[in-house]
Amino acid sequence: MSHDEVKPAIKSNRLGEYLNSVRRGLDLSLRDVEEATKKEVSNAYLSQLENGKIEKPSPHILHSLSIALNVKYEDLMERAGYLKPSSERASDSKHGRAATFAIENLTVEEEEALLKHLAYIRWQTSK
Amino acid sequence: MSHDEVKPAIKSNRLGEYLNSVRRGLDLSLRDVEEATKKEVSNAYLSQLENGKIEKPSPHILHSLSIALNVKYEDLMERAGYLKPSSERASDSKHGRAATFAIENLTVEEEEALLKHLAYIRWQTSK
DNA sequence: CGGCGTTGCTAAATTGATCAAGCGCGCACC
DNA sequence: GGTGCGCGCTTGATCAATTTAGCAACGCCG
Repeated sequence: MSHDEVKPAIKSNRLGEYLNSVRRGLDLSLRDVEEATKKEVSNAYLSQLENGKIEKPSPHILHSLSIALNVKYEDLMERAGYLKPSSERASDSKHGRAATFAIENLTVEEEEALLKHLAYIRWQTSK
Repeated sequence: MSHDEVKPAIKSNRLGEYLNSVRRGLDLSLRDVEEATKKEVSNAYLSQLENGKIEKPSPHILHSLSIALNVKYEDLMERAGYLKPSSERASDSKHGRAATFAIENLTVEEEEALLKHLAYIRWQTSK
């Protein structure tokens, strides 16, 4: 059998529990936090958030909360599933996927050519 | 000098221009990118994104695009205004090539021009 | 007991992201 | 001149995020 985790109807919500525990730790009411975010997050929404009723809260919201609750923004982002636990940016450019390569992925000759062209562009625009 | 910047009605959208220039640089159509994301992002939506019609694209979308276009997820997040540019840029010294530095330090217009030129170079050498 | 403020919650309404479908254009080929 | 095709773009509908309004339970003090 594969690892079909039984997806609970309600989320595996680390985020909600976390928010709730922080808020209680600071001994604030839902409305207190709403105030603390200068109304950027409503108490009603925070309630839903803590109870895992929300799938993808917008980063904007998380940012407000991080300030109001004095926790790290990246921490919330991570718990919301938007960031990997501060992992490395794999220099995966290795596997030479034909279809896609960006400007960071150049052969020596290409790089030389581009640098020349860049010099040309800059010279031209500076005239 | 501390005039408040007049916020243009339309976005200060670096993200859109950036996505557009990268896509063109790779010489892909909107629909090509839609394919590349395995339909996770529609061509219609990508169009709106590039033209700055979207305020808060979901990180999920940005993630798909970052993979399809082979750019860094955090980069897109930052351009979308979700991350502070604070994230230290340290990692990019990976290539250990001096030239890469110069090339990774570009204005949007320069980048676009270079990507075009790169496409041209690659097309030419592949004949 | 009877009001009164507070708290957590939720139903309904609004707003915005996202997509499927389609439009008009330019370009090749007949 | 068609006509077919791929392109970027717009539009209309849909669905989830977020808010507004309100309810029910609690403590508290007269």
